[in-house]
Amino acid sequence: METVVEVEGSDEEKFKDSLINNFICNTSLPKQVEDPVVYKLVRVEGDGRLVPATDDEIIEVTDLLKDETINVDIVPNSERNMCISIEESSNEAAPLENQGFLQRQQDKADTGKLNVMVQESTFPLVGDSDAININRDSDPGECSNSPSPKMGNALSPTTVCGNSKPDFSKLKGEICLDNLSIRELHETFKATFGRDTSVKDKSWLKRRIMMGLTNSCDVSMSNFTIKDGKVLVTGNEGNSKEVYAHAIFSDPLNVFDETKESSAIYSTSHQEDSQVVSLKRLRSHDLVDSYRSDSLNQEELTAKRVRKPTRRYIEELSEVESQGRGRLTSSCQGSGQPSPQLYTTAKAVHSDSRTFVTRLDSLAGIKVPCVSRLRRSRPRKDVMSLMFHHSSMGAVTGIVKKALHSYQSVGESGSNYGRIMSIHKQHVEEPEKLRHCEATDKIEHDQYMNGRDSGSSEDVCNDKVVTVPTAMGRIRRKHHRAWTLSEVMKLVDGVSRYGAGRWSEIKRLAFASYSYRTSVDLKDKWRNLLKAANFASAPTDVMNSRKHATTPIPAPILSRVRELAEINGQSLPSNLSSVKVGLNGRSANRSAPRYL
DNA sequence: TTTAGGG
DNA sequence: CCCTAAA
Repeated sequence: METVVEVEGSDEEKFKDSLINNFICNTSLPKQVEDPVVYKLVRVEGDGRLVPATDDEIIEVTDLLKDETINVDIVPNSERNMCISIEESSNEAAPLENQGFLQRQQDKADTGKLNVMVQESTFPLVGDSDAININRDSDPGECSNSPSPKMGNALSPTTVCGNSKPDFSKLKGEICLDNLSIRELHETFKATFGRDTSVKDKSWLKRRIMMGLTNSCDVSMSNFTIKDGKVLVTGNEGNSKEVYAHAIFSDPLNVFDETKESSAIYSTSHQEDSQVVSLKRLRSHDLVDSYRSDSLNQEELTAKRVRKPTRRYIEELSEVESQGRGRLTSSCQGSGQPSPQLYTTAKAVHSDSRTFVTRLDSLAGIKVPCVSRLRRSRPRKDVMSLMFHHSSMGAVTGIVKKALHSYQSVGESGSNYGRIMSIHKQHVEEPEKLRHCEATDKIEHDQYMNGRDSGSSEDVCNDKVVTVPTAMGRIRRKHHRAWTLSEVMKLVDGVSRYGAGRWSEIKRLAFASYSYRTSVDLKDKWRNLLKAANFASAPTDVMNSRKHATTPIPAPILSRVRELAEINGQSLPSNLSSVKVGLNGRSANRSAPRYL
């Protein structure tokens, strides 16, 4: 599992160093970095190298940060570290923000076994404020504020991992849980998570405890104290850059478990901390959800993995498996002339009782079994990122590139056939061409990267990818990404500025940072907004019962939409399909003469 | 390529 | 969201 990620959370020194380096190395870094929290977005190449994240990956992070909206609680001693993400209402701000994130850093890493991915990025404090969008110190996930410098020192992932790597082993003042007896560990555990555990495994306990301490990124950690003088962590200098440390192990399965568990821990620690401000919907409500459900099943979760692996994870795994046996090759097909398919084994892959869609494509008379792992690339022109996942990652990179090239040369026009099938995805260094793919990939990587995110994001989040069978036996991947409030606001704002209909403009100017929203998306969304607005205005409020499947859009926004609609001479989208426009009682000022 | 609409 | 016809 090369695509594992870990956020390095070692000692402060190192952190600072990397921070400094970042600043030095980075040329594009604008001035607006006040008191940034620096992360490096890096991903692990097949051969173990660390490569800088792509713009989109970074942007993704930005979005994560920005996405979640209202939440202005400020924890007293964390102002310095607060991470403000601003959903600028001024479109101009977007580019700036991004630039801030453009910094990257090529890192060396001991990737001998531990596949580590260091993720750091800068969260500049953009001077702009949109009350509703200021998101400081909220999203514990992306935007963690734990003024706990000592945490870094004392509790690093290293300690957590039994198989620590040389690189991280030289931590000073690391707490040694090794000397504790099982009972003591249990106590510590309890102190840490506020509950008992039945687990006897010492290393597990240690690990867990360490993770519990290290992983959480909220303020609670700063004052964290384990009684009995076992572990005492009180970091409140309030001058630290927060570090989100997340231990991951090389074993794929473990990785999964760990991320899972850490997410559980994460929730736990939050529970304990009253300071943790309203855990608003985190990116895609997943966190909150997981927060709840996890807390309910904490025991289970922590004891062992309870939740089913995420779909994506499974898929990843399945691909690995299938490749393992199938010995794959790049299966690319040009529109007109299908290139030879080399995918040999046609086994349906199962994983955790989940069956993967496999299909037999009949191309040029050749039965081509494919695990349907199509990544829907938004703009069709996008070249699919070709992924290989091979135990021996030596030649991988090269192969990938070749494959990619061949693919490109074969042509990407084949709208239907021209899709790369079932290759384990991996980032190929083709940022420009793969921008969107990257963005998407990033999301998937989050599964591995963010423990907190991993478990829930799949089930609960707004980034669903559903495969839908198509006539030709083809499968198209539907990518769903719920619109966040801020996005909607942006859209509305954009419309007000540039006018409805100028989607590409809006897209370019107001949604520059959202690579996944196309102008068409904007258009569609606007259409929906219109519907919603018109719908919400007239009716007899009987719709309240309707469980807002979709993100409830604040009335003010809707009214704004209505205004804009009028201005733009838009009205009800002519046919409100099912919705019987039982209006007539429509407010007088409604311009559009509605009949019916 | 971008828009507008239908599905 | 996706797909397409039009522009």
